[in-house]
Amino acid sequence: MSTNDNSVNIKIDKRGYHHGDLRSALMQAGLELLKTRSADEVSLREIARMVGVSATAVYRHFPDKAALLGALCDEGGRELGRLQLDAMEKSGGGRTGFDAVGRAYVRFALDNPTLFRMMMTTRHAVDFLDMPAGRDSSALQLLRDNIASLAPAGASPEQRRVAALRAWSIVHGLAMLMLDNQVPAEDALIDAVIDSVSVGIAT
Amino acid sequence: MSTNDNSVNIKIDKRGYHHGDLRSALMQAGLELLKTRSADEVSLREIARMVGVSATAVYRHFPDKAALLGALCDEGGRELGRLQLDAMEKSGGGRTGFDAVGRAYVRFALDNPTLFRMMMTTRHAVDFLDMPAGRDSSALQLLRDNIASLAPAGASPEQRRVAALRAWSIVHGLAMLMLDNQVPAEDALIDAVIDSVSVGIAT
DNA sequence: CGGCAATGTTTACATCGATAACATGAGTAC
DNA sequence: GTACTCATGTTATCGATGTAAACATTGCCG
Repeated sequence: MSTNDNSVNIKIDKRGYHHGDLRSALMQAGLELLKTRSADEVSLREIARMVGVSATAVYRHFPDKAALLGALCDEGGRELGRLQLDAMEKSGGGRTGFDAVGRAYVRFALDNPTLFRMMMTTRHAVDFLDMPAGRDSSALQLLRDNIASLAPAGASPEQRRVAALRAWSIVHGLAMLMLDNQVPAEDALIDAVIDSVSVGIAT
Repeated sequence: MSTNDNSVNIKIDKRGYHHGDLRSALMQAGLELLKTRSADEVSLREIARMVGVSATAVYRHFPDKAALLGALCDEGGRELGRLQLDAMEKSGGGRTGFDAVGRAYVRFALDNPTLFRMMMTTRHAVDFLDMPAGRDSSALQLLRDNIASLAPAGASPEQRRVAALRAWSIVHGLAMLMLDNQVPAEDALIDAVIDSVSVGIAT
């Protein structure tokens, strides 16, 4: 925020034809609007208006609207990965850590409803079983690693895979149901459902 | 010009200026288009064009676009309920039946991607725990009944509630992940994850 | 200092959802 | 049968949107 204030001030001072860093300004404005409106209720023109730039200026930095939103998704993905990593480290590893990661997942979804939905809908098809391991999908990576360390010693790779997918399904399904108001978004409910997750895995 | 063509076609169909049953014709066309395109990629005008009627004729039967889509959601909800009931009856009750219901849920989602997404996103907020029991939410009702009959005898209402939500989260999450291409939509995978659901509940 | 490439702007267009005024025709009362 | 009426469909139009094309400005590199 302080950095932005600085940029803005500088821009006001210089007040130029050229915007200091339009690309990130657009992304920030877009992110802001996505907090309220849904993805297609946000227009490029509104984003541009917000930044104080002509509507078509956007096209100097993104080929089209989808590209802008895509960039936001990427950033969201990194943020989610960071939050999950944080959650796990802060709570030690093991089952507790696993639960924390799941909670972070749901929490992120609830805190960024539209962005999360877009991240999931828009994202390139990643084959769940053989993840590139170097991708920005650190969220999934974390999930997998956790499953591996929690599953019983005798579990086959296939069993681990199913357990991981099931765990992911639970947190993802819960997040979606709450996002869509099919279920009240109560913390207690999240905790209760999440707790049962790791129990199920270790079985 | 193309509108004239349409009138001609309609006349051949014995109906003149007035379409026989525009409302259901529109809904059918909409449903058809939703099989391919996503919700906001489908335009009222295209639906109208498909039926061979002017764009604004839609407004004689639906107050706006959302209303048309809402009607489709309602129909989809009834269909899903029917399929689930069918699945359970055909496979006997108990755990097997419960798995069948879950499978039907996921299958429906995969067969009607956009419609399912809309049904979940658009639907009125239903409080999961005290369902009206008479609503068209027979899908949820069925889920609840199954949970009740499968949960161990000593389970508290709260435990049953969590178990139900967890089961719902699993099938819903799995459906969503597959819809969004985050996970391959393979039957074997569905079966594997679903099987583990009832096991988890009965634990 | 001069010019090029990057960055913004203006103009324009097709499409969309929606409203308003008008047209048609099916059913009904006389 | 004639005339009225109202549900249903049409045409005209509006403002908003995503995007392309042509034009303007300016930072930077020789």
